Amino acid sequence: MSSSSPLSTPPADGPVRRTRRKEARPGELLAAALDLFVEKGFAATRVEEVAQRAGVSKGTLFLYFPSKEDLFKAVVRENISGRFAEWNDEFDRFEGSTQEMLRYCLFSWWDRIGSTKASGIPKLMMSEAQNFPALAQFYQLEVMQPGNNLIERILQRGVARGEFRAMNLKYGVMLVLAPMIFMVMWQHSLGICCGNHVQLDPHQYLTAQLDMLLHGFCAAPSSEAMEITPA
Amino acid sequence: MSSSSPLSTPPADGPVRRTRRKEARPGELLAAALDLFVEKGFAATRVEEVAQRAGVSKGTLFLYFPSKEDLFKAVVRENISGRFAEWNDEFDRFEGSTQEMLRYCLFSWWDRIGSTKASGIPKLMMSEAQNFPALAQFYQLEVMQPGNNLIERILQRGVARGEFRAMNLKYGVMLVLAPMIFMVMWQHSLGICCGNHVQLDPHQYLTAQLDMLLHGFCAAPSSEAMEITPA
Amino acid sequence: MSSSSPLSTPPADGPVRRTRRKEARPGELLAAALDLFVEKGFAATRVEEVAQRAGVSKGTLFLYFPSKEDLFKAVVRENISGRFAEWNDEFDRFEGSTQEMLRYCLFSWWDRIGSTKASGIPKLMMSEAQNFPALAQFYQLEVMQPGNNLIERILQRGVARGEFRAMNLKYGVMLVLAPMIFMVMWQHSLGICCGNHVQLDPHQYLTAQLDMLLHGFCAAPSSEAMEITPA
Amino acid sequence: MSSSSPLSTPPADGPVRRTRRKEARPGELLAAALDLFVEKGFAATRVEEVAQRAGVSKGTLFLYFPSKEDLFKAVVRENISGRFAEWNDEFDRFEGSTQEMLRYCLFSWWDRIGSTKASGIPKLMMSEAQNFPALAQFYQLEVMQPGNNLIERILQRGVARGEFRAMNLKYGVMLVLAPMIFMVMWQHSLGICCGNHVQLDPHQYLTAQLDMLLHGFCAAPSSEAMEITPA
DNA sequence: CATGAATGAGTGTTCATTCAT
DNA sequence: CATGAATGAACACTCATTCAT
Repeated sequence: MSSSSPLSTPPADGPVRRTRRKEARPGELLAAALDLFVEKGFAATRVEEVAQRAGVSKGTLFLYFPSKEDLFKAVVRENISGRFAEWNDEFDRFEGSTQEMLRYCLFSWWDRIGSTKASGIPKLMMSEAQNFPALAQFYQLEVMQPGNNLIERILQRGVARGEFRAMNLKYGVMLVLAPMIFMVMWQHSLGICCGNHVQLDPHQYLTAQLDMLLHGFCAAPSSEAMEITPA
Repeated sequence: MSSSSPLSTPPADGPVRRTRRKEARPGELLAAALDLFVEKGFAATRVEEVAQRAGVSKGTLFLYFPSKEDLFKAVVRENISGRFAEWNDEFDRFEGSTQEMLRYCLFSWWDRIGSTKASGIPKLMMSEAQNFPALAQFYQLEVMQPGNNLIERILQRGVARGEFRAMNLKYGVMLVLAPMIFMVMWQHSLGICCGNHVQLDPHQYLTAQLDMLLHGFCAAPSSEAMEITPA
Repeated sequence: MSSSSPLSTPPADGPVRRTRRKEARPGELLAAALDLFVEKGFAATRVEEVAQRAGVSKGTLFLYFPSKEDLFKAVVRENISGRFAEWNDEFDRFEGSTQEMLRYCLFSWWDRIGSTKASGIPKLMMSEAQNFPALAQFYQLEVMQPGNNLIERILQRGVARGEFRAMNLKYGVMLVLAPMIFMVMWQHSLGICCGNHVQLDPHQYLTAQLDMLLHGFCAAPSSEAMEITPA
Repeated sequence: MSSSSPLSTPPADGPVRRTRRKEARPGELLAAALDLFVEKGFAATRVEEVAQRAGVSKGTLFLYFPSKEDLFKAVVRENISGRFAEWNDEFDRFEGSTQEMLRYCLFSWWDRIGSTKASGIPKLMMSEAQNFPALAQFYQLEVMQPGNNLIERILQRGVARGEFRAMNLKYGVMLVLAPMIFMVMWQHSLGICCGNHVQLDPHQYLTAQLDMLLHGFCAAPSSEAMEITPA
């Protein structure tokens, strides 16, 4: 629906910045905020700490972001929701099979989000949504919905072209999403506390997911996925 | 459900010296704490509220648990009972096809965990693992490990009997687990904050997951799953 | 209208105080708060300072009063609005002429409010009403309205008994009130900064006001009021 | 009204060195500050807002006024012009009865002060006198004193001509002044926060005051004042 | 054993003031 | 002269923890 994201407008421009060094301060603050939010959670992160890490004073932070919640929103926009426009474009122009499209979706998500610090954001949101309903609503609107739309369009395309069987798209989308979200949640929570017997190799994991999404456990194995080599 | 605690202790004891029922007060406190931690998260739960709900004073709580963190640890430990022995037995004796076994696994998990208050524990653990690494390790050992083993045995059985194709079991297990965990986390976080356009019906969701686990998107649709009627 | 004030309920009872020493802490806090509010205004008074002067910690203050505004309301109730019930009773039982009644009104107001620290409250309210609309509304409801009603009833009685001529009661009330309020405002603002050539003697001032209220400048002088002796 | 400042300075000056019009910028700032101080009070007025309204930057404001307090002092001093000379002349030449003179005094005060922005100055002074004792003294000397003298002369004239009875002039003056000051304070504070059941019509109010000043409550009603029709 | 009154460190946000440009 | 980015002290309110009774 609202896939045409208006993200060309810089989210936090602060003190009218006439020329030189645009985005310098906000950029440092956003980076520091991402680090700390991911590391400690939204509530447990003190704005003063964010400012310190960015090398400015607390007052300066509020010069650029009117509140802690706005800072968080800016972090999300900078790292996630600001990229849907570009992403949607990519998929509009995609020409391969829908299986390839789905593979591309998973792996480019991994490269741009899953493998970066931004992967802490979904974890953070699920952890703190209860206590910050405004943020939850924001996230739902600016991240979940565009993300779901994007996946839904892929599935629709697959069904329309006869590559996928008919399905209830709502649950189909969640089944694609769930393992991805689960992985980053895992890596940001229980995964970091335990021995490496629970470490997972992202590429193998995504490959396995993709294979199962397409063919399920009962099908004959695909060429490269689900190879039997134990981790 | 089973929270009808036997705390209607005979009030005509007088000041019982060194009474032996040392779990009476702590029991009520743990139950109250579980409720509140699940409902509001660790940080947002005030110890006073826990004490109130348990019918004791704040001071009494600190008599039994030296700190809020200790209370949290006790709550998690208390609620990870060894249900796995019983569960393993069930699956040892299971005689149907492995597809049916997987279906039974998902739905009995839903009935016994997913749909109950206990579903808050995984949510809690993933949210707070960073702050309680020792607990996370404990949880990994006592809950995740046995759970994974259980699922792994099912998949192994399927492969051994030729019902499933060969697969890397480690990732296979996670692919089974991920949507289940994702669902309870969703229902305890973003799912309750946003409009009902993001509500999901657990049975439909599990059915869809099962169908996809078995047959993937590319297979012909099974009889009952993934029906196209939108929720 | 609502002259029957329900002020028999203690306004701030704090931590349930079962027996002994009731109102001890709140009482000290209310006294300290009155002092500081009158001395420095509502906004400029820091709650920590109030607590310190009462000999308790900041936390203790919030144990008894949920917010700074509630503290202020309690101060007003303790010192002003809580007395209207008693005051109304007095006037219900008053048997002299209405002139005597008005005199009694003015002088008992002086004894109980005007000459005490509570006289700073009207000054404070007029100074800060703009910035604290909630307090202004509260004051209007709990102080201005009962006070106006009380004066209005006196004037009505005078008119009904033929002692006063007919008048627009609304403005009559304000004309009685204005010089009283003006005096305390004066004494709490410009009056304290300037030489004693602007000091006024309250009893002479009230006597003069009363005489003028009753007879105006044009009448023949009454016996005791408006005597020509310069201050 | 008279704030059309001559700041449309010829822009073709180039960087005028040591220009003599040292009141240009300050003038706009003082006007903006007066507006805001009157509207919101001293504490609630932010210097940035003053600067904005004056069309300059915050830094510029501090170029002219070393602190917010100094700005306030300058505002008060600036707006206490010597209108009293002109006013005294008027009353010297007044030929009617002293009753008419008093009426003229009240209503011309209303037209020139009470109904204009200038009415905010007395409100401001009474509210902030505690924090600005020097200013209060200044105000007392430059405003209150001349004003009192003016009223005193009217009363003296009335007494001398046998129109008024003998009185203690000091208190007589205050009784004339009090309701006027009270009205502007009311309209700048509680009067604007509460329902319109406390709104007062200035002309009716002044008429009622005048009537009472002259004849008191006990006299027979005058022709036009104190009419019983409620506002 | 149990209480609950008392504590005080901690946090997001505002705003007068400074100063490099 | 003028700017506006940067500062940091200040403040109401919370809540885990203590301890005298």
